[in-house]
Amino acid sequence: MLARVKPVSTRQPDDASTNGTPSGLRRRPTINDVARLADVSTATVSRVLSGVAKVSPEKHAQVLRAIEQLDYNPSDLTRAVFNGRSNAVGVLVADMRNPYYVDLVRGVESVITEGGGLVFLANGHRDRERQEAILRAMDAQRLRGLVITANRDIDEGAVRRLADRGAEIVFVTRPAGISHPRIHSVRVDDEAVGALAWQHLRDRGRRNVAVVTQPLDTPTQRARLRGIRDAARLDGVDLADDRVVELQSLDEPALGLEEVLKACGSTKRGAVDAVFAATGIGTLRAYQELMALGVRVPDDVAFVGFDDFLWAPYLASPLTVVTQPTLAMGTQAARLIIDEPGAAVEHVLAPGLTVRAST
Amino acid sequence: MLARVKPVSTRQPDDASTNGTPSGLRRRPTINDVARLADVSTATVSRVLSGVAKVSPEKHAQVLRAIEQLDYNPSDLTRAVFNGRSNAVGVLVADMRNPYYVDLVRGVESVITEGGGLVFLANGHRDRERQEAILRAMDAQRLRGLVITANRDIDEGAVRRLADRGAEIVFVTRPAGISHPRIHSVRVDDEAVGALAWQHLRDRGRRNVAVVTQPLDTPTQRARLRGIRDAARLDGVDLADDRVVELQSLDEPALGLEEVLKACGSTKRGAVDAVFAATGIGTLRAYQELMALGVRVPDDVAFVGFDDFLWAPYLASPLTVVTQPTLAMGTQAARLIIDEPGAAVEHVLAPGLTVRAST
DNA sequence: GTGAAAGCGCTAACAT
DNA sequence: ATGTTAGCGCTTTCAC
Repeated sequence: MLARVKPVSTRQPDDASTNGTPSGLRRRPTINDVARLADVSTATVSRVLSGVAKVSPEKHAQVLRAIEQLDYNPSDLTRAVFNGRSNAVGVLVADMRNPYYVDLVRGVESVITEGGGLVFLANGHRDRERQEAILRAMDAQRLRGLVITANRDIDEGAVRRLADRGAEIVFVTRPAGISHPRIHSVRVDDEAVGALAWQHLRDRGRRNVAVVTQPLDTPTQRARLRGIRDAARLDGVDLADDRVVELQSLDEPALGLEEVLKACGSTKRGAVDAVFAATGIGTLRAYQELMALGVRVPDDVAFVGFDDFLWAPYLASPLTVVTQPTLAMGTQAARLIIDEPGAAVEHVLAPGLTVRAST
Repeated sequence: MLARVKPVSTRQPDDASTNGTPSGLRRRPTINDVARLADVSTATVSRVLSGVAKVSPEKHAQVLRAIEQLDYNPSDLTRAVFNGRSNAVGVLVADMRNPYYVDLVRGVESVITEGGGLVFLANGHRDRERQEAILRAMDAQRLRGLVITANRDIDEGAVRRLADRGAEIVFVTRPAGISHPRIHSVRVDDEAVGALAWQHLRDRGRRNVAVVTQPLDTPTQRARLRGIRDAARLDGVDLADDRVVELQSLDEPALGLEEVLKACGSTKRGAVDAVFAATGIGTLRAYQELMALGVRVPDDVAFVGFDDFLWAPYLASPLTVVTQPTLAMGTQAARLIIDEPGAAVEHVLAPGLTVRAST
């Protein structure tokens, strides 16, 4: 693994003694400047800053005055170098357009900035190479922790290495899958997600349910499918494979829902009378396709989506959705990072159901 | 301004010589380890890393081998300390729930991570104190640049200080408002936004337009209102103040649109026959209120919103919207930061119009 | 081409 | 209580 490095900012010649300050500007004050102005040692300034050891009231005041006067703001970089790690936390998502991520990031951000830290946000783009680069960059920042979500093909070796180096890792919406005292997981009970959808549709009198999922090569997707299948079976219904539409490319709109609807005979008895989209993206895709096909929702087909969003109540057919407590997942992930539990933790949260007119 | 500092991670006693590595783990390899293993000086390792000065092929190979063997990843923190600044860029938004921010951040992120940098994302929450804290924290990171959006009450003094310290600042969706060679602006032509809305509604035969804005104490909002007013006047229509609804609290749903509709007599001739919401949040609020009032869109009232979003085509009344090139605004902002133009730059982009069934 | 050494801004022993 | 000193990990003169 070559440490490819770009000369991000080759220091300008005239920069030599100006501590990186752009030419033509007075250089940024350092702890030395403060010490000099306050007529104390840098150690004393540092003590005032950290508030740990005690400093005489006079010197304390002097230092404060000097800080104010110079508008001194100590470098977190230097501190981080010293500590061996920063107080920044990374969040790696796969596709920021999914509103789900927004709340997740909001949750993480609120906890972390509250604690004086800062959040790095990066977009893996479902691209292995990109993810690697980001992980390296984040590792180079010596960050305290990293939240990873929806990067299905993430390099687990790289993640483990980060954890080995001391970062707390939290996978969100997937089981950790890696046994390591610093690799955790926060997710919704995916089987309950499926069960919830089934029970609601059943209560609405629908039994011929089609399911839209993302590729079934992830535990998350499989668990959701298993959940609805098991629940259906309890009611004597077999949710056969021909009722499952596995969304392949996440960008192509074509879904194949039409075939399923047709194959199952959308007009006869026993026809598909409900669709459950088990993922956020699937929800949009399936809804699009239903509209395009001119299917009446919920008259012809009832529809349950996944993940609530701001406009859901105002759709042509206001959406019933299984929800996950996204914000809470974010805050819990952040807490794990801050608390450093010392052993792997798995938080599994209960999903919810918001009923609207689409069912 | 007191440099309040929390003891984020008081170094553990046993940490003393373990460079911050959690106990029980082999310490993270440093440039010294690489040098030792490769049997060269740290200077040589550094040269290989930066690729600037030339190193003999043999030593070069040795170093590379050592790097690989140790899985060495150089600290960007240390580099940043040396350079006086990091290659991180901050983005400060006010409310991440607005989809607009998502694309903006996406744009910034793509450019910055492409260049090997990383993006800090923080949420100002329209809270002055919070903003201050974030600005301080970001300054403490010595970041290369900062994108600020929608923090109407941002402390301009604090921003200027950041710029003085060498950071490139880009205000998005507002004019810079601060004259400084490192403070820039990227925004849409706000008067054109208003004009576009007017022209479209006029072409649809609507002339009695009500406008929903956010508080008019910002240049952005005023410009949009001015834009639609000027355009209307050109058509001989006076858009009086009683046609303008100024959204106060952004969280309260109550809008006052009902009063306007009533006051203007929603059933008689001359009644309001169109609404233009000049902001993203206003779009949601106005749409909600129209639905709640049972107004038929577009039969009773045509509706034009601001900012497109994924679900806009699938609303009960698919939304016509004036759009801004949000992603491009993000990438342009990032470019400005990377390019360091050396003088204030203002990018003003043209808005677009996406016509759907709501008009 | 290469290494020794100084230093970036800060903190934490260790003295006093 | 306070200053002196030795680093944290890296880059860059400055000699050879």
